Amino acid sequence: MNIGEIARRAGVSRSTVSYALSGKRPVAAATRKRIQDVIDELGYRPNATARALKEGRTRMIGLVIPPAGNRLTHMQLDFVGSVVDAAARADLDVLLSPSGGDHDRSFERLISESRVDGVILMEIRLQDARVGRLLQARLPFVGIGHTTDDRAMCWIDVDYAGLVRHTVRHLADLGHRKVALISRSPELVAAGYGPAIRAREGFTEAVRERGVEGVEVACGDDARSGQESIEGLLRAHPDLTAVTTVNEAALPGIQRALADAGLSVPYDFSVTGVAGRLWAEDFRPPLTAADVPAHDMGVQAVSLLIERIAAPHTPPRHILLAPPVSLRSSTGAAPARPAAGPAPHPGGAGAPRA
Amino acid sequence: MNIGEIARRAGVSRSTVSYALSGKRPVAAATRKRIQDVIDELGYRPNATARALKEGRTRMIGLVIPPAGNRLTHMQLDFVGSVVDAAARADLDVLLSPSGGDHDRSFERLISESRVDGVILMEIRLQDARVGRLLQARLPFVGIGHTTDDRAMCWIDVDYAGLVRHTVRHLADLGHRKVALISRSPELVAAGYGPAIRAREGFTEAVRERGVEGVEVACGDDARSGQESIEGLLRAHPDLTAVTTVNEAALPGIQRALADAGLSVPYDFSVTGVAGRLWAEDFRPPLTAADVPAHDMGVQAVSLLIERIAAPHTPPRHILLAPPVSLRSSTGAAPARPAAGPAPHPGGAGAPRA
DNA sequence: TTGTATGCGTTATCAT
DNA sequence: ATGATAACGCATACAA
Repeated sequence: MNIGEIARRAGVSRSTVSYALSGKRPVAAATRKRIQDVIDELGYRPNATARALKEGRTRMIGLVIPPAGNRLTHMQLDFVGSVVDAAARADLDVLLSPSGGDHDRSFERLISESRVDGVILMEIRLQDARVGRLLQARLPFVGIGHTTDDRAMCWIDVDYAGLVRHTVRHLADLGHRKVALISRSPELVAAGYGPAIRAREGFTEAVRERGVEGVEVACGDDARSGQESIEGLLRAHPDLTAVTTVNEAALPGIQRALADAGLSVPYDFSVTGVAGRLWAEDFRPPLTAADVPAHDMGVQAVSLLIERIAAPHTPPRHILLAPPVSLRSSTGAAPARPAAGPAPHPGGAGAPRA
Repeated sequence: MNIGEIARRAGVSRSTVSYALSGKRPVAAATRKRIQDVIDELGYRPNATARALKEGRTRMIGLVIPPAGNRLTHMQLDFVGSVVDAAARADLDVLLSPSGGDHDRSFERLISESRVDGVILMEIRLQDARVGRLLQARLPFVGIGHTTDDRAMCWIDVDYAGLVRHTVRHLADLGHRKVALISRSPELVAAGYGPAIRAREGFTEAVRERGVEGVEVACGDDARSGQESIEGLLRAHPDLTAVTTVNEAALPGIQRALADAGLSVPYDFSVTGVAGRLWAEDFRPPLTAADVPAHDMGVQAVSLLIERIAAPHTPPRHILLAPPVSLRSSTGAAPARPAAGPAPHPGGAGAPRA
């Protein structure tokens, strides 16, 4: 079924059908009705490929996600969902491309075959070859995260350094003298993954600024790794009384390990960090944390990209989001004695909390 | 950059460039090299849109996912990831369409504008209008899940009825006399969502077959709902000693509620069900469960779809997966006395498990 | 108000 | 072994 067939059945020319559909030129009411009737009867919709070829744009955007090997975190998942929804609202379709390494067939297809009008690039590393490729291909794009050399590109990011700094200050103000940062996976840290590196920056700064002792550990994006991180930390640092984390997927493990060690939050031990709101609220007790606005980021990334597609040569815009740290119940005054042997307290460790 | 420009610079005709690229007709070695040099220099790649128009296929498949409002479960996420990976391996791109309702712009665009060569439809309900639309549009598709009237379509599904039946028998064999099914959200159940309905079927059958008492509750796809479900069940049924569930996202809440109630798994209470492997292994103690093979399903769905695109008129194939129930540590003999007041046992409730 | 003709970038048929 | 050309389905400049 194509526009020619509609025209034939309605007894008009193809251009009249086209104009009746687009409204870009007046069509007599009677003619329009005749055309519409045929269209309704046959369920005709213009072929997207032909239209794309003619118009020079596909009405699709590419979303470059980490490959399935590394499973996405909930935050990333929310982000993908909100991008797809925001794009749908703008009548744009989303083409998914799993890409992590630099030599990637799917990524190359995406950007060099004119399949999409623009790209949203997730999981940017501090040095990222894909940014160069995108720039070179002159394809509009928005990065989630920013490279060290970020002037030439549009990006939107969470201010991990600032937020971690904020949480460490909060802990220091509560009297904690030794705090740990539970970061992302060793692989991501080694690869120069922005949030991990910038979290470290903020941590290091705040720790020095407040004169507290700081220790950083890498931690896989799963509960088990979180558990092992805490176990290792407690072994190596019996005087540790607080952690801050940018690894939301580790939170259930962190919780379990603390419970197993007989440490009650926040009486014996404080936990804070940067995480999606649902993770934070799901923590026991609810986590004092900066809530990563994954949904907002998706929506904003799409509108930034649409803007960029419309005006590719305007100077790139950057959005650094610093959501407030929501004070919930997982942080408290440092225990009188360090955590090694928990001090007695109301509703303490071991007793069922029913 | 287009094929004409390459042809001009290489001093040949456009068709020669095309044939040099496709290899569908012999090209003199010297000519081929000349062409290749120009292509390498300019980084030319054929325009996907033009090729799609000419060839009558887009080399894209559509993946219809639930809208972002309902956040995806990990199992669904794994599925999406494996579909994208499997498709990439076959040089297919994946177009995402969030669609739940029946009147859906994105879904209609996908199927009636020839944007994709085929569709994978997630989250099928027992009666699903989208199946009819797809059939009517003569677009090859594979359903994840099957409708009641499933003869006309290709599908792949997990045998929820059989698996739940299996787990209930297992519990009955261990001496449990009253078991509960924790199902999916009330909305999904009401909408006639296949896994929820079929889980009920298997549950009802097995309960009758073994002469045990069965109670079913709907439960949202999140930890909090899981927790509330267990709390409600324990209140209403003090003699309950076991649950089976098809709601993996509820597992952390189930675990927490049982711990809060001072019930130790599997000594006081048994838990089993159908869940992704990671969720099962993350349970404490590891969950005796049928592991949903989300990754396999994605891979198989893609190859089924590719097959169907190649031969649209062969009789539709159906794949019903029944993964084995992995015996881990969350099920045990029914307690001598019902769970109301937990009996003493080794490593029982309340004591830190360090 | 409507029709005719052209071109988007490719692949494939026909001709040489 | 290679070149000229038609066609895929659409949108639009130009003509009437």
